Amino acid sequence: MKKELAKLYDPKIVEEKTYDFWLKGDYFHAKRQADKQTYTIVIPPPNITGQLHMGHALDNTLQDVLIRYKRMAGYDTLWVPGTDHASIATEAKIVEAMRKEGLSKEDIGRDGFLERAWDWKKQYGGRIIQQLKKLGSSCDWARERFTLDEGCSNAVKEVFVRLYEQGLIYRGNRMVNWCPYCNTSISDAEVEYEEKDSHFWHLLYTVKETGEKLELATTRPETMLGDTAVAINGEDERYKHLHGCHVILPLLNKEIPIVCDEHADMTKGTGVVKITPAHDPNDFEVGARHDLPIVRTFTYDGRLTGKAEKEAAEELVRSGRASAGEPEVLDCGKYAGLTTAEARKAILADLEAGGYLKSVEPLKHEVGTCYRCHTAIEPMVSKQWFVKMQPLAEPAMEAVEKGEVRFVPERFTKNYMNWMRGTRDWCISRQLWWGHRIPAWYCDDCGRMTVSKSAPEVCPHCGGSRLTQDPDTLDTWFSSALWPFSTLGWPDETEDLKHYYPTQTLVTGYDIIGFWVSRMIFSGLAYTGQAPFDTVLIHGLVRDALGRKMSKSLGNGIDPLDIIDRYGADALRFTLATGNSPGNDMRFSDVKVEASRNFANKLWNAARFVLINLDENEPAPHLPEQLAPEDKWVLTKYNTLVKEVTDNLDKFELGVAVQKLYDFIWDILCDWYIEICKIRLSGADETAKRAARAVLVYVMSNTLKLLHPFMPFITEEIWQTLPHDGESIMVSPWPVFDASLRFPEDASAMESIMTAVRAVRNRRAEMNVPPSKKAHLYVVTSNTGVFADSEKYFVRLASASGVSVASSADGFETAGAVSLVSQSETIYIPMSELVDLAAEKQRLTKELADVENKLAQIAAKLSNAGFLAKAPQKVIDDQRENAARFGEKAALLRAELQKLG
RNA sequence: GGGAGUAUAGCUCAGCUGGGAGAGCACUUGCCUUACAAGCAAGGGGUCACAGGUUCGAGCCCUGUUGUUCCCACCA
Repeated sequence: MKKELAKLYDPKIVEEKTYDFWLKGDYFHAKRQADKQTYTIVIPPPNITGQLHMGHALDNTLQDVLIRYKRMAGYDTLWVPGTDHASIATEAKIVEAMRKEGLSKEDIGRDGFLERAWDWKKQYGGRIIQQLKKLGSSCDWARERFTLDEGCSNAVKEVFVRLYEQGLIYRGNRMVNWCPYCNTSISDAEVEYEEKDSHFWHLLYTVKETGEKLELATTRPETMLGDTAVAINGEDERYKHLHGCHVILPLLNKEIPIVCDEHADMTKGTGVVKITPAHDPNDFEVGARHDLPIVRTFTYDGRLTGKAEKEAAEELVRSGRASAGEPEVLDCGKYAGLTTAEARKAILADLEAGGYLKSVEPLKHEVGTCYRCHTAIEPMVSKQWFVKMQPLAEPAMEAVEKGEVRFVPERFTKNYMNWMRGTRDWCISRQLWWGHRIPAWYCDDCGRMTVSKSAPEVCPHCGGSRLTQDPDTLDTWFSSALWPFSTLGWPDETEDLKHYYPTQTLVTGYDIIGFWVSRMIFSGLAYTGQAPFDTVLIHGLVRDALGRKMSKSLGNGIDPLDIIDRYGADALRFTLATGNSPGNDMRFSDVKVEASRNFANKLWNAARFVLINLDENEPAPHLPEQLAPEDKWVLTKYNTLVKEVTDNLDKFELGVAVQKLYDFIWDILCDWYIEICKIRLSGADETAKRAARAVLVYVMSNTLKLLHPFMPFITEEIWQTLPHDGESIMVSPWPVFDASLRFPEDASAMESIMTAVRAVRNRRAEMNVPPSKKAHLYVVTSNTGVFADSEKYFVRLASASGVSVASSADGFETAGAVSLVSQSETIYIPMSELVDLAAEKQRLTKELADVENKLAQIAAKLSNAGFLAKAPQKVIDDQRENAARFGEKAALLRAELQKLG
């Protein structure tokens, strides 16, 4: 039975069954082959809360292209898939869902909450995995992991305990970024700055000793209740007389000192700055330098503190559970319970009433917001866990400097270095329930702390049995940082870890270099002694057709699944890979996907053409002994393609590689080679037919292989219908450059004919000659050898009825014929009825002018002594060759002009 | 405030280590030439942001300017 393909390619009937076929074949599963080099990628684990968006689609397309390429190229490839528990995002979703039921976290308690969270994970966590499959991702699903699964949790505990024992994790009262909406601390990296309209409020504090009014400006007047000093610069002449003095804090009538500190910048404002150590990062440091009290005036959910909070804090101190540095808490009295925004209003009103507000000045400034909910961050002193960064960052920077880890494109190295250099200690504790609970226990008897992988039976310090685990969980990125090795079994010395670690390529967007990439690098170095990967391939953002970021609030997101549904996964992948140069953003539009879909269809129809001409039971591709000139031409081109695609994939220039494939398939294979093959295929010479078929199948099936990483579904479908060896294209060997398939002379002769064909078509089109009107061609050339056997080409491709070739026009009746000069040949088309002498003359004159223009440019170069002395020989030779070619063409054109008189 | 990207055809973008300006879409003209009208053939369209510089030679390298995008930073 001859296989038939439909006229239009329909991805829907191909993709699902093909993916199942691959799964059944177990081709994605890595089998630890001892004799092969490994190539491993770990997926950037998508959040379980997430739906597949264009960013994922791009990221995973690139990874799948690389993995499929390397798999075919003979590597033992492993692509580790998995998902991230995404503590804040997931917890927020579940809290939100509970709110609709009228429930709060406290109502159902920690265990009840976690039960819900796991249920939620079971229900929705697999959604994005299914979506990745639709995209064609060839992940090793048997090795799918989850950041909160047993193995990853074990790795997290191991790291935490190790770091703690090395003194690299500590707990302390520090300034953290507090999100009053999410009700948790977040790390510096999780703060996003947004420009907001605000004001400078100029306040007047009275100096106790002198009675003068000291002017200072603030953007956050609501923090003033927590002021414990006012700072001036010690060098500031204006305030020398105030050294050692005090001011009276308005509203509270509290005496606070004036301190000298470098933080006060003489050049800014009045040079006086109020100090609120509990609620401003700079002030915290000033406070530490001057041993100022820390007075907290905000609750953790963003309100002003009152009696209850004050008493709770005092109780902690009394019970001995609060350690040194614990902030005092103020009972804000009439302001207690107000939100910070309400408090700002109320406090300003009272300041104004008391004559303490001098002026208000409008101001635009950057306000820190939570990257999840975009609520303004309240800096707050709080007891949190931190990772000491400097000892970890040093080797991580060194590894990149030494080239052990390479960024593609290279410029992101700077980005990374910047991040690493500037990073402060990493706040890793979160006041959330969904996540890795911190493995620290506090003894209710002696108050001391024990850090250990498992819960201690009794307190190792006092033997007490009443132990309470730290309620906090760890930053999601703490577990993500271990992903390249925790997924392979670390800390156990598993076979997978030994075989596949370190991994090779990490593919991700530039937006998470700080969050994730840098943390994986220092983690890998610190815990496994090796960088977790050697190359980081960075891609940009996928934007909408207008160049805007896709976002929920704008409603301009494009759903990749919708695109797959309408155009097919291959078209989507092709679009994302095309024109994507590393590190650059790209715009996405339906128009581009349409072009990709059309390309898929073009390929499909080329395959149909091959199949229609194929004999049943044709053997697997095998090149014939006798190659026609066009065969040699296409094989030469194909061979170049192999090299270009392979080289560009190796350089991570996937966009270039895919462009080369597009050009080859559409222009070389379809527009020229298939058309030329029709000559033999429609003829009677069985040997010639067989040869054409063999070359067609050879080039087609090998080109399919080169394209397979980009368009896995359609290439598999076609490859299966063609004669082939092996079970699946995805495990077939990658084509290699073959020096025996290079025929430069034949290829260039073929190109001469093609150029002439194009010239004839051009002339006919200019004169509006319909293709149905055939004409005999007279080719006059010094190079008769090239054209000796060219009649069939002109007949098939240039609407010729026949061709005569000679070295001079003497024998031809060229008078009254249309003439054209291609390269080194003049072609006459006898169509006297169409010849307009004046127009012919004008055309030839213009063409001659163009050629002479070029000739003059080349001549200028060749007469330039500097050029001849310094340019490479190859360039000079090329120019000389051009000069000869254009010279010949100019001569032929002049001859034609002369004939016309 | 610091750093980076980017500026090429009407639109979206390629152009990798300097050596005859490219693609897709759009546009014009002619074609149902039996693989494909989601197609074929032919064509028009660019002072490569601007100004200097290096070089025999610059879209590409250097400096500056302008526009634009992004990242980082504690501007009270």
